[in-house]
Amino acid sequence: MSVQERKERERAGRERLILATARELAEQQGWDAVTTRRLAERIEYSQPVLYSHFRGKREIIGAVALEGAAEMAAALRAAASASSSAAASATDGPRARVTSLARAYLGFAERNPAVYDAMFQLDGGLAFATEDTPEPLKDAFAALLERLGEVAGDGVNPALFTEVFWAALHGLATLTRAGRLPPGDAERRVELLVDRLAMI
Amino acid sequence: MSVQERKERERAGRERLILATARELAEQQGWDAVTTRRLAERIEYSQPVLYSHFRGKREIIGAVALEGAAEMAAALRAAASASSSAAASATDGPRARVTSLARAYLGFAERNPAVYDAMFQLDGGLAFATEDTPEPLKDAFAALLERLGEVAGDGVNPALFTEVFWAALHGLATLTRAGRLPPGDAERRVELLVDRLAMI
DNA sequence: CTCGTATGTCTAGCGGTGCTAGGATCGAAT
DNA sequence: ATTCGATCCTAGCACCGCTAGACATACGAG
Repeated sequence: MSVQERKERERAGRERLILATARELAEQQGWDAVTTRRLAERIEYSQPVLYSHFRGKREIIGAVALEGAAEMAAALRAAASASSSAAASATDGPRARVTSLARAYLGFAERNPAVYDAMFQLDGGLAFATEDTPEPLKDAFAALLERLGEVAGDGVNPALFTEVFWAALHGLATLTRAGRLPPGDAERRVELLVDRLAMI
Repeated sequence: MSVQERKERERAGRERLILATARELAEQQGWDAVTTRRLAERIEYSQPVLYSHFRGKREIIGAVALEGAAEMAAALRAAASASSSAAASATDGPRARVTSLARAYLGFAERNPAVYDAMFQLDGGLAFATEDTPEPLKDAFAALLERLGEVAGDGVNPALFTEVFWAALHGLATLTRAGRLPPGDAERRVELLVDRLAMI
């Protein structure tokens, strides 16, 4: 029995190694550089080993995306609670919480571009907006919804409002990183977005 | 002289054929299906011919993107003027113009997903937000700016406002098409976006 | 302790990709 | 008619994702 357990531990460890290596390589040189050959070489195994853990490259991307979704959800919740636990939480109120939520979202995308790509730009074979959407993805959306629901405004479906707000953040994140928007005015764009969308 | 002119005409015609074929193939089966071999076969030439017109696949994508930018600019201007030339233009005013502008943008993205990808999702080697940005791209942004400037609100830089509005539209377009947003509520999201962002 | 077996890993290779070197061919100009 | 230059194609490079089948290793049974 103990032998089998040890093997399972080793196997799980190797799977974490694969994902961590893929992620690191993607962040360093982009997902195009994450080839099965390079990945195999870095983990010091041959290519077929990858296929005993994942069906293929797409599934590796999907696994990294799920990791990232969990981290993003945590980052969003941390940002929201941090801004409310600070000195004067009652006065700055929901306005400051939404702003720091938006900054946290864009900050995550900026600090983890490859992970963000895995989540939203690449095909990781994940289901979205359906009942069999993986839990971490639903939870990341829920983290947004928790803070944005209170500023949706009267008579506006909180989920619908969150979708629009999220889309705007996603647009800012992707266009900024692709060099489609002048990089200097990022902060002003965030403030404008929050001022207009959020009903304080 | 006439011989040379004929050859140049033939060459220009073949270049249009390449782009039209690439675009058609991309719209039918996605850009992944646009390989140099398939493209060459469809235009009934060998692969190297492609490289006498374009540096590589990236440049073909970029050329399609420029075509698309010109079309999008025209579509946006048409939508804006159509809504104002309709019956009661003075009463519905800028609000209706902005809504139809947004619908036109999202409609273009939905009807020409491959072209939209070439413009904003893929690497076509084009410069953005710099002085040497190709004219069609600047013009498409200008088409947005023309209509959105009047609803930016007091003291808000029209260009900055246009960037934010554009980012929101871009987010809606990409997330919707990737199945990341429930497809049914598209129209309600547009209305919410326009209601909140545009200062009527 | 030895021996089959079963698990795990690797080597080698498939069909595909973007891209290019070098030779053949064809048409224009002399 | 012949040369010469532009034009195009065949063939091939290195790389991609992925897989079949050989091999070795480590296990459990006797």
